[in-house]
Amino acid sequence: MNSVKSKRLERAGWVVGDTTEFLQLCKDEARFLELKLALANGVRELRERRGLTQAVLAERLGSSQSRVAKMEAGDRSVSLDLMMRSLLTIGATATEIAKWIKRAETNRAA
Amino acid sequence: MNSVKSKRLERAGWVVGDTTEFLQLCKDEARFLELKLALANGVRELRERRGLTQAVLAERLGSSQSRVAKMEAGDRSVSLDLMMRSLLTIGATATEIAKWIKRAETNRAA
DNA sequence: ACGAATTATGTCACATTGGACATAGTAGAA
DNA sequence: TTCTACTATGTCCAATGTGACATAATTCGT
Repeated sequence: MNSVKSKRLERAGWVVGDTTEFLQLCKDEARFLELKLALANGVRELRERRGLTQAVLAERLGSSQSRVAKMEAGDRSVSLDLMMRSLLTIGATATEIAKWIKRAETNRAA
Repeated sequence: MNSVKSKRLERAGWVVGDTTEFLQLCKDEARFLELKLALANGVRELRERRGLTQAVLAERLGSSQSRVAKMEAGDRSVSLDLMMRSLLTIGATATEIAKWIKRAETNRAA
């Protein structure tokens, strides 16, 4: 995220010379976003496979249809927490979740 | 979480008879907490294996030592997002993360 | 024992995420 | 087409998560 990166940069003695660390930050952030996207896809696919509408899943989650839509769209305003809760609510096994996470890694090779 | 459960209950026409659904909610929530705990342990183990202090990891995360401590303690105030970021920052592979998640499932059988 | 380094716990002001609601867009059937 | 069910997008503000800081508590070497 922008805020994270910039905060780190505007911190104490950040002169220069630390480009590698900066790049590392970007890389990690990119990996994180890919992971979120992968799980977002997981939610959508699993939900559809179960024949649930966004509204029904939202009900079961104690959430709202719009949140679910945003979640599946990979919207920034949705946390991993909610995604995980969704997957569990849908009935995903740990093994399935693990699969989606690994898929994030392979997509990386693009 | 309490708030989630109660919100669902105080919603529109919740008369009674829906105990199964209520139990399901508890079960999912329990699974979610176990997952968080498993990842918390993952962070600690990986961090120590890399010989990093909480303070150093916090620096790299753009966070603070206290947050890392709370994270590893499984504190409620720490999100999955931060845990995942931590794992990625430490250098965990998707496969490793997946392993921790599966471990959450096996611990369940206790 | 002492001191230094690391980790734990509590608090707070600020930022992000949450559900709810309105409403627009989209697909499919009659 | 029109109607219906579903999904997408945007905006509130209340709830939760955040880094920062202070300060205990712990560990470990000497």
